Amino acid sequence: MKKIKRRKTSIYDIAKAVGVSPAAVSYVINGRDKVSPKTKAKILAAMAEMGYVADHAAVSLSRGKSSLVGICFPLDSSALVFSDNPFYSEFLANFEKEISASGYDTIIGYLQSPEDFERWLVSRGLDGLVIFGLYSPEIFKIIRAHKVPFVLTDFYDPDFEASSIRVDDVMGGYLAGKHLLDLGHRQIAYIGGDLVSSKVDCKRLEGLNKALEEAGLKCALQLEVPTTFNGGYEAATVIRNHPEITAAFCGSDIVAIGLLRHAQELGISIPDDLSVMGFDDLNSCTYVYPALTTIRQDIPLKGQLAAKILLAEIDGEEHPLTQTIRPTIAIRNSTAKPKAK
Amino acid sequence: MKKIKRRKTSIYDIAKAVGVSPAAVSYVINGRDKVSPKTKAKILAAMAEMGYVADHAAVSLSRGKSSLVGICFPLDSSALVFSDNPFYSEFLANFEKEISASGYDTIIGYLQSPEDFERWLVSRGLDGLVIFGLYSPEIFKIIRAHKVPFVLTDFYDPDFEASSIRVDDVMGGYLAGKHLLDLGHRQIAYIGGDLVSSKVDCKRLEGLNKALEEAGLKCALQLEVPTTFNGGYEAATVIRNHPEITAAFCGSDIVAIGLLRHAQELGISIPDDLSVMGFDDLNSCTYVYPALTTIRQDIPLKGQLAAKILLAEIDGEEHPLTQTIRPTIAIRNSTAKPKAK
DNA sequence: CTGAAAGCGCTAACAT
DNA sequence: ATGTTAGCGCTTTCAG
Repeated sequence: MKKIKRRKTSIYDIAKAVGVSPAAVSYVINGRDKVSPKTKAKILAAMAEMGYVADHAAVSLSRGKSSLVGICFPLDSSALVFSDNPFYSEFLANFEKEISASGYDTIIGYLQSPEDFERWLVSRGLDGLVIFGLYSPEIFKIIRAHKVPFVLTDFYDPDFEASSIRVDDVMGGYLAGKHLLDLGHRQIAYIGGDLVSSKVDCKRLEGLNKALEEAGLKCALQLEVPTTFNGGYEAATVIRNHPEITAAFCGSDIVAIGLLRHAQELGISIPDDLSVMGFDDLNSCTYVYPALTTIRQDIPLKGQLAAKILLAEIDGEEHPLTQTIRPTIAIRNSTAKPKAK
Repeated sequence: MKKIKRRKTSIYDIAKAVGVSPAAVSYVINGRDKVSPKTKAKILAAMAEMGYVADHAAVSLSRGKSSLVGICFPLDSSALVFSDNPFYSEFLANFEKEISASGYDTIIGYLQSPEDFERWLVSRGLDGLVIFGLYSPEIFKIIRAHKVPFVLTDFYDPDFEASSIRVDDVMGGYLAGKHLLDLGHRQIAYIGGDLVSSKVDCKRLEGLNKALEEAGLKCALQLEVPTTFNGGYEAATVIRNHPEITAAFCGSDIVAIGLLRHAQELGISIPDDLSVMGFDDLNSCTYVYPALTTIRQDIPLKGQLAAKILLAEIDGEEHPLTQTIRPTIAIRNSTAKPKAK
């Protein structure tokens, strides 16, 4: 109760209180074993008593460690993909939960101009990065130039070494195809994202095709739409013109949900007239009616693993680390045997 | 290309390049008009050329401004409310978009123990806070003690002065009641969050009751459930035992969606057997079938206004600032006239 | 109008 | 084993 103008209790304060040097305090905080057990105990006691809290800014300045990581979402037009597709928020919630347990906070970025990105990256002194979406070379040049550890999601470029987290998309597509085939479908459509920019969608389609080929069939229709509710919604109008199609496998749940919705409005009964499958297993899959049969990529696990991989990268562990999650099928009510003709 | 060990270009570098003092550079960065137009131009040019980027940590340390704000979500049991109820992610996306335009980044916190909260708050030197959920006095003691500007969402305590953003919940409830009444419903249930802890739900119910009273009626059933999909899902089983009830107004969309879903599974047809209304107007309202009639609280606007209010608070504008959003009704397909008996 | 210098809180050589 | 000290990058009196 003496000083009036002090900002908050610093290591100097506690050093003075204990009668040691600030460095000693720093040592015990950072676990350097350069201090005797006795003084260490005294220091710890003083820290607790005086309510010492480390200042991230000071640490960041002095040690170059901000304890801040960034997560960059794709910038689909001007849409907030993060609120439009629950996939991102479900991922973020779980990623953040895991990484905050290690003392990191997460800030959100959007992949806009490389200049803005770089400014953001260096001004915050980010310790790590998780990147969604398109992999622009300029962005990576920047990340590499600043030597910031990063992890990619759903990454497939074999010519680029990087840590990443993904689901086995081919297997997922295959599982979907198998399910539909087993049900007796023969005319199966694929509805998903732009195949040239989205490797993920390619792989999912590849898996579907594999299953179809094994049955001596091929994809009845291949539709590329934006990965949004509206993308799926629009797709329904073209599906309507293909009465021979009895099942659709969508590259993402959000697209499947849009399709489901509009198909019903158009008088197409699900699953009687059309079986619909998605991919992701969003919480929303059980919100819709009929509940969506989908390929589950354990999103909470994905978020968690992304955090673990990033942490490992930050700790300088062997590079690159890549994990592939095994998808499973979640059979609900949007798929059934095709109606007898 | 001389120095090999430099971290990044600082104001010293550009000062040297231009031949002025570091202070001069700082002045132009901060818009102090203490520097002649000529040198200012030269400094600006050098900054652009050398790719100067300010270091937030240094600014934070020196000026006590982190350009970081925190957003605290309620901690409902161990659930990640943020991924379970899309309301939060839709809010966050819009809040973040708005506040990042002013150079702030947002970090997510969870209202756990006061100690953890305080540590988080001060170690990051947060410039501002937006708080959801319960308003524990200890938390506010801490916030006030550190003089951190903050804005509350959906706040109703008249004894506590604070900036806040909310929707006119009473009016929303009234609108809902009116709609249902106009349709011809007489036995209307309320299904929402715990009335003792959630002022918001109280207000929404209050609005409903007002409409009912005007019609000489009272609420047929009042059900308190967790504000989750499952909360609504469970509610359906009790609704089933009340065949006299022809309409339900839910305190949140997520609850309404759960109710919708389970009611259908139980063979209750929506809207024929039961009209269902929600509150919020989540994106998910159009995902479900039938599309949910709801009271719209413009969530993007809410996020934006929260950011603006917080910014104003940070700028030390007059205190407290409170904005109330006017709800509107979004009539879709989950409500209809009651079936003729 | 401009510069010198003292911090902000912490870390990491380097001494002792 | 512990203390001294020089930064990290920026802001801000206080002099010139």
